Amino acid sequence: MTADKFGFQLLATDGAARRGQITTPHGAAQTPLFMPVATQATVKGLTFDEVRDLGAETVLSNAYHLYLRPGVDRVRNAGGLHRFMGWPGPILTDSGGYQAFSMGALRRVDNDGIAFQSHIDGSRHFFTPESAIGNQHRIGADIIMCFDQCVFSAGAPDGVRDAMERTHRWADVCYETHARSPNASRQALFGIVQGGAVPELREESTRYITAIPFDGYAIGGLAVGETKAEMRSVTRQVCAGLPADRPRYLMGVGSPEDLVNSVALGVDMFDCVLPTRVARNGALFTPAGRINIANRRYAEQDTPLYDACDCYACRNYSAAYLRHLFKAGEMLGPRLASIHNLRFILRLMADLRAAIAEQRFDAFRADFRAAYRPTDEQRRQSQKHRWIAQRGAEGG
RNA sequence: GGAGGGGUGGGUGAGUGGUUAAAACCACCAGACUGUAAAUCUGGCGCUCUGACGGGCUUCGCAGGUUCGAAUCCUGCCCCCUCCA
Repeated sequence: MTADKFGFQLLATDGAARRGQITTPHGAAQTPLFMPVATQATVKGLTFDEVRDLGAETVLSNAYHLYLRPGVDRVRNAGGLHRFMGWPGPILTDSGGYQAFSMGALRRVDNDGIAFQSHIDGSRHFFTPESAIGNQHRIGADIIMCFDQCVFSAGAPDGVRDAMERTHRWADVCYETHARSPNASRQALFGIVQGGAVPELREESTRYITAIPFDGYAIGGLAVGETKAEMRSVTRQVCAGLPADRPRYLMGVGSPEDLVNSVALGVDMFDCVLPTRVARNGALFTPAGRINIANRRYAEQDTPLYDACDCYACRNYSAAYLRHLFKAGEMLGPRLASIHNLRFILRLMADLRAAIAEQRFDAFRADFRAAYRPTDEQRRQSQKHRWIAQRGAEGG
């Protein structure tokens, strides 16, 4: 199902959770959806045939990284990003705004834009809202993002406000630049709400950004330093202020528990490096929580990591074999782990969609939360908090 | 038989009188990773007590010795390697 132009249809709701679909010139995708991340025009270690077979309908790439290498005109001359990397479905590109956060000392922000120093060859580059949109026009994704400034969400409120106000001014410029371009008929443009973990700023940002008629609205600046509780309360707050007839995209979020909790708040789209990055380092998702496959306890498990998993790795290999691949430093290990984790996430999204469509989302979420334990570290933290709370309650 | 070199914690291998429970790397054990500067990073890794800070004990082939103090110096023994016969 393709369309000349971007569109979003809301098909069903269950509480705040939404079941819908986006349509683009390169096909449709069912929401809530998860986009595997192909920063450098590749989901690390996988072919796009594999990515599609895992159940992905849309992928994300990054205009900043493609700008540095191979260059946006190289991509355009190759026939656009879809042809260049061999993914015929919908693509979303991030503008490079996140690199304002992630590139540390290699970047400097001012009111006109962001000065980057290439991590590849040290060369200097200046991104403005206009140039970021222009780059994304030439790359040719179906959905492009406003150039924003992402900051450490738990940082000083003044800095968070500055970044938010800059993001607002840039959003105006991005919208105007895009609206004037012939690309506006083929590419959708999403605005991004910022404001850190400060409710007043999120309120202000939601109002400002939704006043501009973007094709969709993103929540940026989360999962970058704030607590889980703050992340959820900001997501709830912003979702409440977003128009119901446009897709809502929570940028950079993708742990299983965050996906389930955010869908519950009304988010439609996600992307995240977590499933693939963590996979390359030997962490795998299971219905009971995240585990480290290199742990000694898997050395003699001659059965799949868990029996119910339908992924290629679990259907063909034992946990002991996966562990062996990681211990031996074999590249098949990260590959199979990436397949496993992406399949886990994409199946989870399909399950969430079905649960919403069948009006049993709350039950699904309750079951998930009862079984899934995020990480050892988080478990330890919550145990510690419980311990402290208990001691306090006993009047210590 | 002669000449020379060497034996250090699971491995490779620094260290030649105190600041050394002993560098570094590997292996091993565990943790982290959320719009990817990441197949990366962090912690642990003799035994033992402690929640932790910290403490106790035993370590550098073996046995003795010198010294306030030894992996480091001396003596004897055992073992390994290279070259020559």
